[in-house]
Amino acid sequence: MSEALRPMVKSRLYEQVLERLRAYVGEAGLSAGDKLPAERDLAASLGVSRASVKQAIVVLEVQGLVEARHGGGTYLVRDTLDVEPVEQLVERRKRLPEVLEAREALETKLAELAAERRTDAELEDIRRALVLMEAEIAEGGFGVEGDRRFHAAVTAAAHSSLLADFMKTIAGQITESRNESLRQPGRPSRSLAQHTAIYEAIAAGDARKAASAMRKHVRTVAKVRLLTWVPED
Amino acid sequence: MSEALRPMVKSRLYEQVLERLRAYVGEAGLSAGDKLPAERDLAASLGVSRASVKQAIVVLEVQGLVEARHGGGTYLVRDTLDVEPVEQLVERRKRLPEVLEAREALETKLAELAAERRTDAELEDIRRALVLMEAEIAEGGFGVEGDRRFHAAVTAAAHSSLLADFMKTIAGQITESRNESLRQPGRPSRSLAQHTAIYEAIAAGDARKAASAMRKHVRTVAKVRLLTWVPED
DNA sequence: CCGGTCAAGTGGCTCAGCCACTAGGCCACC
DNA sequence: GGTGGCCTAGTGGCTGAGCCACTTGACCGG
Repeated sequence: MSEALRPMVKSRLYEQVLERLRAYVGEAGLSAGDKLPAERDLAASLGVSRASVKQAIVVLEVQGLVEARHGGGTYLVRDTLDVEPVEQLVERRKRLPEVLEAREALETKLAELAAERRTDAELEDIRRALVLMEAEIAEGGFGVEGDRRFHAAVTAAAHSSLLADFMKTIAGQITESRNESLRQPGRPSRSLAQHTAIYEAIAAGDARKAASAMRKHVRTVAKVRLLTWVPED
Repeated sequence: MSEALRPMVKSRLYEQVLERLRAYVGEAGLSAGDKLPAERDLAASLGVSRASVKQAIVVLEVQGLVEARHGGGTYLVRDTLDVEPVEQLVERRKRLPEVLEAREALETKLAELAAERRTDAELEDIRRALVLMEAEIAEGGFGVEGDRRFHAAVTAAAHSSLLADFMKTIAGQITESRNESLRQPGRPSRSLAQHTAIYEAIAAGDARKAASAMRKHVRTVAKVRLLTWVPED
C-alpha cells in the first residue's frame, strides 16, 4: 500500500487556533469567569490575523464555552474549552431527576426566605432580571439570561450562604435544564408568568405564597424536562 | 413595570446572518449537496462585510451543516441549516440498537457481495479510503471521513442498489454512531485494523471472510455504543 | 459622597486585497 | 481518441489597517 501519495487532509486555521486556546486554558489553569487575553494579543502571540482568532472565538461562543462582552473582554464560562461529549450529556440526564428534587427543596426555601429578608435593592435586582427576561422573549429569544439572573437574585436575597453554596454545586446542571426547558414551544412566556408570580409574592413579603409559587415553577420545569407528558397548568 | 428603560439585549451580526441563511435555505428550497451563494455575493446581498458572513459559515461548518471547499464553493450537508434539538438526539439514541442490528444485517451482506463482485477500480476506492483513514489518525484525527468513505466504497462495490438504498435510510444514524464510537480512546487504531482485515478479504475475493470481518467490526461498534447507553425508562 | 469627564483597553465590524485551490474549457502532442 | 498541459474565472482562506462602540477605572470638582 503506497504511503507517499495518500489523500491530503487539510485543516482550517481557526481550528488550529481553537486547539491552541484549549491547550492554553488548560496550561494556564484558567477557570470559569477568568478572562482570556485580548483578541489583538492572541492574534499577535499566535502569529495569525485577528479575523482568524475571531472565528475561533465565535465557535466557542456558539458552543457556550465563552462569553464575549463588547468592550469588556472575553470570559470563560466553564473551567475548560472542551465540548461535552454526548456520552457525558446522556449520563448527566440520568442524574437530572435528583438534581431537580434538590433544586425544588433548595429554591422553595430560598424563595420563602427572600420574601422575609429581601432588601429593597435586592427586590429591585429581581425585578430587573424579570424585565430582562421579558425583553429577551420580546426579541424572540428564550429568556435564558433573565431566568438565570432571576434565580441568582432570589438566592442572594435569601441571605443564606449555606443554601447559596448548595445551589452553586448544582448550578451547572440547572443551567442545562434551563437552556433545554426554555426551548419548548410556548415555554418562555409561561415561564415568565411563573416568575412574575414569584416576584410579586416576594415583593409583598408573603413567604408562604413565594414558596408555593417557586415550587410550582420548579416542578413545571422538571415535568417538561423529563418528558413525562403531564400537561402543565 | 416600566417598559421603556428595560435592559438591552444585544445580538451579534453573525447571528443575524445565520438566521438569514437558515431562512434562505428554507425559502429557496435547497437540499443536501446544493451550493450556497458565494461569500462575496452573500456579503453584498446582506449588506454586511465578508468577515461577518464568514463567521456565520464557520459556525455552520463546526455544526456539520455545511461543507466549505477551498476554491470550490460552500455546500449544504443536510436539507436544512437547523441544529438538532437535544430532545430529538436522545430520542434517536433510543432507536440506536435497532439501527445497529439493521446495519449488521446489511453491511455483512454488502461485504460478502463486494468480495465477489468488486472491480479493480472499486477495490482501489476502498483502499484509498483506508489510506485516508490512516492519514487522519496519523495526524491526530479520528478517521471519521476515511471510515465513512470506506463503508460507502464497500457499498458501491457490492452492486446491489436495493441494499444500497436501505443503507441510505440509516446513513444519518450510522454517521452519529461513527462519530461517537471513534472518539473512544484507542478506538481509531483498532477500527483501522478491522477495516484493513475487511479490505484484505475483499481484495482476496474471499466472501465468507469478508462477511465475518465486517460482522465483527459492526458488532464492536455496537458494543462500544451500547455500553454507554442505559435506557432511562 | 456623588456625579461627570476622560482615556485606555477591548470587542464588533468593515474594506481592500493577495494567495491558493477548483473547475471547466481549450489545445497541442502523442 | 485521449491524455496531459495550460489558462482563466470563480471562490474560499487569510491578512492588515482602521474606525466605531462599549466597558472600566481613575480622576476631579462640587
